[in-house]
Amino acid sequence: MMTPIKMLLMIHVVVFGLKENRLHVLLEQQQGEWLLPGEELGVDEAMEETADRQIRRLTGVEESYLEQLYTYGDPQRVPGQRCISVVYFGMIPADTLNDEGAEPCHQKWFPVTDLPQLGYDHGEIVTYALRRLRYKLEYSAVGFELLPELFTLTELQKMYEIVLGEKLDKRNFRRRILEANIIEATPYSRMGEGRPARQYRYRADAVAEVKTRRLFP
Amino acid sequence: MMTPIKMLLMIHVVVFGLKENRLHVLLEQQQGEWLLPGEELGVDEAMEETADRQIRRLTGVEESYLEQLYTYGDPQRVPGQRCISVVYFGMIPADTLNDEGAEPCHQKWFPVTDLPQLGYDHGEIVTYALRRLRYKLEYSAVGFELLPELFTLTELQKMYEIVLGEKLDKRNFRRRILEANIIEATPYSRMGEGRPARQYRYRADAVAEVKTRRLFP
DNA sequence: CCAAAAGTGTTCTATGTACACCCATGC
DNA sequence: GCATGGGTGTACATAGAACACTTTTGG
Repeated sequence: MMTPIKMLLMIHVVVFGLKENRLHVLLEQQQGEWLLPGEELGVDEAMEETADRQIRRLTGVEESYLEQLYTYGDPQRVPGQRCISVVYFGMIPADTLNDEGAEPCHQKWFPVTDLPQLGYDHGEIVTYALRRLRYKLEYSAVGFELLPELFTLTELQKMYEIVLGEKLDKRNFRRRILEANIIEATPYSRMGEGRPARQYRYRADAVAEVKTRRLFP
Repeated sequence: MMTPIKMLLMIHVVVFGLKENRLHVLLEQQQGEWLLPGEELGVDEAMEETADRQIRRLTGVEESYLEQLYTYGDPQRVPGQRCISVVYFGMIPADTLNDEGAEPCHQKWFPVTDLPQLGYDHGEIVTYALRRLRYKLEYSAVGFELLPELFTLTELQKMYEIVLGEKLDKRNFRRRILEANIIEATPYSRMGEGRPARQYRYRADAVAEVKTRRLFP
């Protein structure tokens, strides 16, 4: 006789953040295994709420960027159980990212280039999330979610270089981002080692999607 | 006392096809309402299998293009029940599309420009699927899934015009698609009203994704 | 020989890319 | 006054857009 298989509906999150000039992902340790943060969907809760609550619990960040990534439901992905995971993809600003969350437990930020072995299919999920992040960065303005409210053009450029993994030309970068008209200068300017840098902020009213190039028109 | 709410996990499909020079979607009538085809996920079945089975059941098409679209799970979307829908997005070739499916019931192809009132949130789902189809058409080669194996360049161009809803320049279209090297000429040529047209087929080994244009580099 | 659809190149414009020097501040 | 990062413009190459006539068949 077969034991009835419980069908489990989980919400997981892949949260990205910048730290020490590298892109990091937040993981949680459970029974000795590193996993994406997640929990069962609340019966009366929207899926985004569950995801958002995870991020608040682990990072203390109240408002974070969040979008649905993919739903994983292969019958073999979790042994002995039918588990469907609706996975969300999040980003938090660099200045809100620190190793102790609101509820410090077995959580840790890992550089995406240096991940531990992940349980179940979570490694594959992170790989896909990373691909999506790079993709989106090229045709939308999600990147700003990784920066604090105010940033210099050099910081912005560095963020792009970190996530895309390639060097960009300073003059072309500045010209194009200013022409795109999605950021605005603020009167503040930040002192550092050399000449002070002007600070900018993202214009919330900016419509920042660009048409993709046609493969063939 | 509350009655326990059953959580229902459904697989739905949005299937697109070409007919009479218009883009159509397949719908099914249930209890007087037009809905996307769907059924409950089988306990031991991959989600794609369930989706694929729907398409076979309604169209008789054995191999169809299929990809995951989005997962809808708002607590209010289906009154009196918590229903999570993992929605797939499919396309079938024009020559396999006819109004009677393998199991002729209350199903019908509707032009996307002329849809009936849909139940639940299914109207919104179709709108999103359509947006995704147009988007994908511009940076990948999914469009070929809507055509029969052999097609003329004029048919190919017409398909693009139908889905994108805009006229394209014949010479530029031909040059670019031939340069992209994703289709190959066949010796066959089809007689019609005027001069015979060369037929082409999609090169299955073609890697047909293009980098998206950067919003800012 | 006429109707109907197939096929074919060139010019102009816009966009992307490569590249090197002066500027403002702190120490 | 020097070290450090901030800020700026131009010339060339590539890709996209606009555009009209000739060709092959059937009737």
